[in-house]
Amino acid sequence: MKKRLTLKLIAKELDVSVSTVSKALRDSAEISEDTRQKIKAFAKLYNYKPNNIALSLKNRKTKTIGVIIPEIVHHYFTTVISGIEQVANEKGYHVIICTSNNSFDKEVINLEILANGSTDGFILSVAKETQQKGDYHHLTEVIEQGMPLVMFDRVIDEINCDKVIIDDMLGAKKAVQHLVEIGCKKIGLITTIDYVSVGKLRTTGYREALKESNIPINENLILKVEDFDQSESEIQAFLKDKKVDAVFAVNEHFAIYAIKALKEQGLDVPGDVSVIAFTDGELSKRFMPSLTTINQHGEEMGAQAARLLIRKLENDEAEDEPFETIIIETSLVKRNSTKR
Amino acid sequence: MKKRLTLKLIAKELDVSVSTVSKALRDSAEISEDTRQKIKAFAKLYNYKPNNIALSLKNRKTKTIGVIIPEIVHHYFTTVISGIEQVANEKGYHVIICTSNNSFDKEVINLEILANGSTDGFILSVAKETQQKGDYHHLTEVIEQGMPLVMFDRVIDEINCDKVIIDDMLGAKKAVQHLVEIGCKKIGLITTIDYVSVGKLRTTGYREALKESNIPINENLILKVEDFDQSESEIQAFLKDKKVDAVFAVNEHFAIYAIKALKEQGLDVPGDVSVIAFTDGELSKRFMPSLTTINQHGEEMGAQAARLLIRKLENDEAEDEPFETIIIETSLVKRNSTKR
DNA sequence: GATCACAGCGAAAACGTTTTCGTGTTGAAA
DNA sequence: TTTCAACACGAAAACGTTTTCGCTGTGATC
Repeated sequence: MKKRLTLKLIAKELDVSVSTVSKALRDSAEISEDTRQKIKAFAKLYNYKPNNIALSLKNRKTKTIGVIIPEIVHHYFTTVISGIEQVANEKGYHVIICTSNNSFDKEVINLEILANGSTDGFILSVAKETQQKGDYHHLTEVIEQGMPLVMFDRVIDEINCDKVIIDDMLGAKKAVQHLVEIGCKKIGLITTIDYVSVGKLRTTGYREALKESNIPINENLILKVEDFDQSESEIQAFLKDKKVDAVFAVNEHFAIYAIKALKEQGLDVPGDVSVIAFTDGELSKRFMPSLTTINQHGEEMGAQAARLLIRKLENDEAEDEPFETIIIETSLVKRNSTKR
Repeated sequence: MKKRLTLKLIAKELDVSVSTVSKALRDSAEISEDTRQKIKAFAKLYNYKPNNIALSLKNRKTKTIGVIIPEIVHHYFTTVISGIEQVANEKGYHVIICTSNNSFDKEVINLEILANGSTDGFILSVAKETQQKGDYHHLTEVIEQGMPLVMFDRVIDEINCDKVIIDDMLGAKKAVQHLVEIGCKKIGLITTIDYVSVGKLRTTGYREALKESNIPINENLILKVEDFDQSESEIQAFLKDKKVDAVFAVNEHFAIYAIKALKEQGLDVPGDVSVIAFTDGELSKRFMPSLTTINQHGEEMGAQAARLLIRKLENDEAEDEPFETIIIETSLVKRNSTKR
């Protein structure tokens, strides 16, 4: 096991001082051409690489950004991470990822640990539990310490920071409008209970689209799934005898359960009923029929979040600029679960 | 923006020395009950948290482990990460994740950066390009520097380190054996070309299972997909008029393309043909019919890898112990793509 | 020959910790 | 009164860098 090479070791070996070595390696004009060459050659030969930790301590910058997400086993979040990583690496940052597992406590702990010097700033999407609890002290604390924070996807309005979100309402609207355009009149909605902000917004979009198309809103056609684990049976019961000609589901899973239920009723998708899902994942592409979806562009979202954060980190002036909220446009991806 | 509290600041404020503060906070017996109380109260009041970077520099330990994977937008890898994170966090480590995007160069760079003090050790699954190239100097270098390395999933036999793999051969065998048990005689195999080690091993398992069941191997029933992007049409062509009564696919995607192709031929799955896939992802659960699969237990794999690594990190004696290779057992998950 | 500018280098501080060792004070034992 | 142990604390080194400043010697200038 070779010892890691340090400036001190090089200095001793070449019989110069540590400062000289440091300066030589950084091409300082103070050092003569001769010694510089000598030192650089030696460093290269023995593959010297400066120690990041020491640099971080010295510079009070770690060049890493912390990402905290509710769960990693989730296609959408991984696309976001992928976007973050690309931009971050491009700009010489690396990325620490922690998952909160949708637990408030774990979110707090992770934030605290990473805030103690490990990262220069944060990108985060809050845990469900945090949303419900409404306790954001950990976020404000981090901000007060002067660490930039960018929130994405599940953001908290009350917190003052940069944000990247998608236009859930408009996305939902797009979906329903498309259903109307292809001739659907009786459009069901499968959504979540209201405290999940995302579900609420998408529901609003659904309502607005119908209103604008002069289709009366029938509350019987709206299902708010109470228990995620029971969603399959809830959806099955809901679709019984509803005679809808279209379903808009706020996520892939609901859409797929809907399709299953419809098929069991002997109905054809998209022949008899068209189905659109929010969120565009692997599942949508491969399912039979493949799903028409509203794509959330996770990579784009991650990339923008990383850009916002790095801007604050690198620009002293940016620090005092007002906070931005970037809205990522959704787009409709037509596949085979809707008729033409 | 509040300044971060340091030992020095506390010392100045309470008119004692830095050493005293440090000792008091760590409950050293050297410090009188009085001053200890005073210091602790002050620290608590102003929410003092030690700076991780300084600690890392001092201790020459970062308490973080680096994970390098080929891609993150991949269900299997995220389950592995999830397993790593759980164990790591439990033991007070955190996790830096980098993706190589299956590029050799990016793998090398990531490894180098993380090795310069940012992490205490590595868990990694090599990039495809690295496998093809056969250049492992970056791995040996890291090991020579005394950083423990654990490889998982896609491992390199020539590299001397701890490893966690699944028994691909046995897994494949289990799949085929099950097909035989339920009465299938003409079992097709859809696999990858041989340089992907995983594809090769699973193919071997297929052959062995047939041999043991005294079913002659028919090379016409084996498809080695050449181009991943063309896999759908390759599979479609392959299954044309093959009259198989079962298909074993080495991944979910191949299985799903197979099912699609079979359905287009008017065949029923599992009525006419049973299908089993390797890899158990979201897709398998939700697809219609849901897929019978060989589960790779990614979380377990991640957890074991983390345990191996942390053992080497914390145990001085473990350093000289011989390297282990842990084999994770696969298991058959029966669902609806195979008949009973 | 004195002065000066400048090139080339080293010492030391700083980042925030922990830990070893030393030092001064106290009270008790001799 | 002297000696000594125990106690409570501080100074300083160390981790690996960067950077400011000061020092020395050289050659040019007046």
